[in-house]
Amino acid sequence: MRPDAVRGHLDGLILSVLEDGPRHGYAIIEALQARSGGALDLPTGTVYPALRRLERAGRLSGSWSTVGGRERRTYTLTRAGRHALAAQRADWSEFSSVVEAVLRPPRAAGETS
Amino acid sequence: MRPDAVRGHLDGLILSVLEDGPRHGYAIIEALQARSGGALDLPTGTVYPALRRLERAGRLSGSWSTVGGRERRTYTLTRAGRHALAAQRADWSEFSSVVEAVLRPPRAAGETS
DNA sequence: ACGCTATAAGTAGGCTCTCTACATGTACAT
DNA sequence: ATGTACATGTAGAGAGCCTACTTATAGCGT
Repeated sequence: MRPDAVRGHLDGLILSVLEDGPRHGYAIIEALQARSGGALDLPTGTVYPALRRLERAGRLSGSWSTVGGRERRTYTLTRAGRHALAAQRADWSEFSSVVEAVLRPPRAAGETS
Repeated sequence: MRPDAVRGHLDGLILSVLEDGPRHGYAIIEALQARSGGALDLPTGTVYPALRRLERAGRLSGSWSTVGGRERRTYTLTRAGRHALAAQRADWSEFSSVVEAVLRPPRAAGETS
């Protein structure tokens, strides 16, 4: 998959992963890989800034903890985040059907559906 | 639909419209509206630069003509454009299934498929 | 002891693309 | 004369993703 394709949809993907329960950044990246069958391998330089952005926007709340000697920032969906996720799903639904409709190859003359 | 959502997919949409045959910019915008049921209403400031970009990239070839006293630049899919369109369709297919897989709400415990 | 890998978080700078807003001009209807 | 549809374009701004790099701990192999 070409790297930039996720643009504009990343927020929804992250929020969706966090719907399962709180996770820290590194675990979110792994969850995205797992759910996508390995197709989504996002660099930390993409995900971490996105998490901070989502936190600033009030869709996530984050808190530090130390596990096994390592610092973690664990993110939890806020109520606003849940609403944003629902909106993202609706957006995706409309967007994908629009792209599908435009991208679908035109039927050749005489071709039946 | 939120305005920016098309990002990264516009090229495919334009190429797809031109698969029907050559069109000029204004007609491309109208065709995108028509195929999307009105959902895609792209500003000229988005489409015209994209057409020039696609032409520079060799996916389209453009030529001027005058119709009814108005200047038109008519774009035609090149062979490379056709290949790019096929690639965009494949990309979309993978991308949408990945987003679908990640975005799909998790099943509640005990819920059957 | 040393190096490598996995885990964990982050920043800086660049780049591409879309959007808003504006500019230009013809044809035609009111 | 004014407005709307047709037709093309540019300038500048902004968002967001990417590459590359930095920092740090834990644990394994040699």
